[in-house]
Amino acid sequence: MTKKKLLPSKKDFPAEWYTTIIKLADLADYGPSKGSIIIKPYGYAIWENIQNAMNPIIKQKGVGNSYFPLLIPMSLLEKEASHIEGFSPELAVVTIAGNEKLEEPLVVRPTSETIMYNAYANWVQSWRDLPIMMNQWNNVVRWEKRTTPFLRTSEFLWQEGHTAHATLNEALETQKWAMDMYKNIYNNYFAIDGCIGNKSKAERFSGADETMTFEALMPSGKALQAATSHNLGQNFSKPFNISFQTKDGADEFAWQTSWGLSTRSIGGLILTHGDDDGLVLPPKLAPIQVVIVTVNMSDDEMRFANELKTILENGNITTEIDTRDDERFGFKLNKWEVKGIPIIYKIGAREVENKKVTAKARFNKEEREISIETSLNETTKWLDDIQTAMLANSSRNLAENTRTATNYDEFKSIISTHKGFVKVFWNDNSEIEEKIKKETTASSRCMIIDHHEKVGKDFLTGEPSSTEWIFAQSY
RNA sequence: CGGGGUGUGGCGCAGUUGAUAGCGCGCUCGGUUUGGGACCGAGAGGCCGAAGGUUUGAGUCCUUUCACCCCGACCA
Repeated sequence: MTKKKLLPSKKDFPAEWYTTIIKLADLADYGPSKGSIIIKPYGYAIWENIQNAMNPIIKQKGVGNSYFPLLIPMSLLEKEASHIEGFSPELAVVTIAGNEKLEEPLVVRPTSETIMYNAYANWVQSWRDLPIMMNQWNNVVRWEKRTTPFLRTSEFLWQEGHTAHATLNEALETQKWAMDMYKNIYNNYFAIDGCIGNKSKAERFSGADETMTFEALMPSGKALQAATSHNLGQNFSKPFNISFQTKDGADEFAWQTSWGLSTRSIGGLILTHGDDDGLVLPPKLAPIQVVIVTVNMSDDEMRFANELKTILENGNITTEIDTRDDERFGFKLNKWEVKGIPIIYKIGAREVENKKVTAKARFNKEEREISIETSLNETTKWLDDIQTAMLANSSRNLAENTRTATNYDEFKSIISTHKGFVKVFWNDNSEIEEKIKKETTASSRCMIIDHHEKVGKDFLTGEPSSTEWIFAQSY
């Protein structure tokens, strides 16, 4: 009996592959309205693992989880000019409620800066009231013209952190802290490598002085903006009047940051690690880390399986036994493979006799024989190794697909042949960026912040430039 | 918003020049099976996206409309 092909090829039919994998792995389904998805328990469990990874870090920093209203009076949203300008094309607005036309329309939050800062203004009088640091895990709505499950949906889940500080330095430190957290989460949980840097003027968040971003490179060669952290300066604190008296008795406006990571990250996870056999989950985000699949469901096998499950669970490995006896062995294996389970244990008469299991890693298909005595240590180590290897894989993809261009011709040639990241010296200029985008469909992703004071020439104008940028096509 | 596509059992689809709505998968029941998506038998389930029109007769033709998907443009 041969293995049945369940998915379209990732390489040849990326769009079909992506949507099929989401359904087959039981992550999500389409909702009834445009661009909406239903996140099913298996998909939501991944989101919960992300939350579980981030919450301790957020709380450790002194940022408290909170909840602000879903509906924002239009007038609040209009207080910061560039903010409303940026978001107005994609707002969903409530104009009728309780059968009556509302005097003032209510906007379904596209992000919560305005409603939160309106409240912050009431809570801040003295420098002693600062910093204010709050986060919310919530949903936001942005009416995008073109949607894809997880990557860009009309409604999505995220966390949005919002802080107000007495000094710019403190705000900058917080902005950086948030980005470090995102990098840590992406590297160590998602096993996704990427590039950290600042956004160009054109790509910056509406209302921010500076936007820092984590840009991941997907196997297709397209970039995914994976998380952002904004330095809002005093752009919101002034119109919202978040002001306080300093120690010296002077009046000052607060310095602010906001930062977010959304369910888009799950889309990035699928794209980065998935293959033609289905989803591949890094152990640290996998809702189930080991599945024990038995061949015959005999009493001996069941006893052995339960024994193993207990051992693994006592070692904090999330384990499940597939107890269905109405499905055949091969069917069950495929079912779990498509769901991306990091390690599958197989138990049949042979294994019972030898007190060993045959185990297979989803990520690289490696098979091992594991004896029951050492199963906990071996599995723990193996899961760690898989996690590490998956990140290494992502890093290799990033390194291999980051190329340098010194002039526009080279740039265009790379974008049209290899895609991926293109590193160039460039002086940020929105008009030029617009032109590049028109001609190549690539845009700036970020300005590399940890480059070593190199000086080069702007790849378009030839003028001196000390700033290095990553350009790419993006999702 | 532009281009393309699709709406027919839960899912995937077929349905010819208009004439009693079909197939595969899945599902239910029974049985045989079980080391990489098994098989046999018997069943259940759809007024064909919606509205209007033409016709003796419409899944099929005409008009209108709605929704979703894909590709662009747009987009923290």
